[in-house]
Amino acid sequence: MRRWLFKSEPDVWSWDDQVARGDRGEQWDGVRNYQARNNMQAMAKGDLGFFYHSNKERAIVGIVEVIAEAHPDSTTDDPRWHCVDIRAVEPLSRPVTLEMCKAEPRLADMVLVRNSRLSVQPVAPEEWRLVRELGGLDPDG
DNA sequence: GCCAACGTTGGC
DNA sequence: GCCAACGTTGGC
Repeated sequence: MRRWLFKSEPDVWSWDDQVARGDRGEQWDGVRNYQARNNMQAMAKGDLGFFYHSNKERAIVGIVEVIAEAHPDSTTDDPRWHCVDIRAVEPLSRPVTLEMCKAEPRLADMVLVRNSRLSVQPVAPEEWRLVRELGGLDPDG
């Protein structure tokens, strides 16, 4: 199983919006960037991800699960763009801010730290454990 | 609100 | 195919 990070502007689509969708989940549409799309195409059902609020908040706030693999993005007729469906699994006990990630030497190579503009990114297993721990969850849970 | 980083577009 | 111009993202 692989781990990912999904970035969203909370004004547009927030963790609360995601939670409100329940287990039906929601398609992660609107991605118009090849790298982000390629990451989604590499996802398998059951993969997990972090849900990150960009802009004002700048923090990882929850855990999501991929419930449908890449399929055409219904918000465009352009066949290049695909999206996956995700559902909210659980919130972090406390948000893990970008500032905390930058301050943690073991997260120095995290894509979130290195490339702030990529909206769908891979997360390494050690990074996953550490962020969970910083967020007050069982790192292996 | 500013601007750096990055991606895309289009002229040549 | 190169690169300048432009647009967008997102941290600060």
